[in-house]
Amino acid sequence: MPDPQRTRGSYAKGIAKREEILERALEVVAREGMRGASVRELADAVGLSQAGLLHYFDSKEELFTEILRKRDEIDLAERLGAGTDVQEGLHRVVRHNSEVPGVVALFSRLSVDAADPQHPAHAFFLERGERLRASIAASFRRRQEAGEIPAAADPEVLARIVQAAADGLQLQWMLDPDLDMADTLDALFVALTRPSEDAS
Amino acid sequence: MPDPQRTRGSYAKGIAKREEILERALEVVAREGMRGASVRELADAVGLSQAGLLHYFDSKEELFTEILRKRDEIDLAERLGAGTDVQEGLHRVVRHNSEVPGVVALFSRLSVDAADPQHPAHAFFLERGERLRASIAASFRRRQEAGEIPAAADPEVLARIVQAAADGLQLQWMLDPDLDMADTLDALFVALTRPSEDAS
DNA sequence: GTCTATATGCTGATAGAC
DNA sequence: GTCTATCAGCATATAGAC
Repeated sequence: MPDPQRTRGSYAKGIAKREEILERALEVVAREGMRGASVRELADAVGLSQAGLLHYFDSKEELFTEILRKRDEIDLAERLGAGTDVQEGLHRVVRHNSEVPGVVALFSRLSVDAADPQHPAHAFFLERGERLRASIAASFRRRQEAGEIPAAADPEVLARIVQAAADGLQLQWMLDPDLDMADTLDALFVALTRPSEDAS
Repeated sequence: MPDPQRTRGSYAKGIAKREEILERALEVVAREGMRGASVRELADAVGLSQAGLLHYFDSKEELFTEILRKRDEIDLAERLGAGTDVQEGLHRVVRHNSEVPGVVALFSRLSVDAADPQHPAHAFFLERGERLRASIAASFRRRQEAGEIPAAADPEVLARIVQAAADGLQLQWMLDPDLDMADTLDALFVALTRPSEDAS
């Protein structure tokens, strides 16, 4: 198991290969979904034997966790610039998600499994959730100061609700792909916004 | 496989037994969670052999689907009276859910699996969602007419959001049981409510 | 109607050759 | 670093005795 910290020596190539595997696996999952979510089928898809693939990851669960981590990395780079507004960024990510049902399925599936504190993805989901909510809450705090959101609302709680809605909409969407997740999430933001005061 | 419609003849006892199995299984799942979610362990828990249990259900998936149906039946009878306000009823159900983590885990797990149209729970989740949203939407419509909710909001969309938030909060709660799902859901209802006009 | 016993197929994981 | 070969475990499902 290569140590991600190491960058010298023979590990460098291993790390590069690992990243390559993850990118490839992410594409496969996005396209093919979770039908062949076994290590064996994923190994075939990325051009390795099952044992060859598991050489890079401790277990199946760790492999899938790392795939999701890679997904976040790409989302951050491609859909969430440093200067992007939170609502806009969220909209873009969710819009993109509706083009990769397999990734949504993997995320949802692992969300459930990771409830077990022993699961390799447990810490990942905890930290990811905190980061996401902190970002959303900060945005709400700014909008609150600008008077766009009622002062009585707790930005942390609103952030929780937005995250929950986003995750829950994925469950609904997997059941019924006609649902537009991005639009519905926008509607939530609108509903949380104080009606403008201009009487016309 | 007993036909649930039949009530005469030798089937009557079979149906009663089936209901008894479901109630017992629900209790087991609520208490022990999904650790022993195999048919074998569930069979042991309800005092049958694996084959004996599968005599009443076509498959494991159908069994779990029926457990959730039984759960809804009990929720409806015990926590959602005919005259109960939707928000209040939802609060009660969610509050109760936080005492049965295993049921929440089963529900979430099956929500994901049921995305597959072939899954026995697919229709169940579709119909359940529609029913739930219709009920929530009707409540919002009434509150809208009473002026408590902005007229511009679409009750159907708001209902979707509430359902999504409820489901998503379960995922967050399984990860971090300190979260109060019922209170957070209440906060959503409050946030969707138009600030009262009384200037003080 | 319920049991025991078993068939069959998959899974993730490992050992060891190269 | 990657492979082939193999393992033990567990799943669902069925056959047939009682």
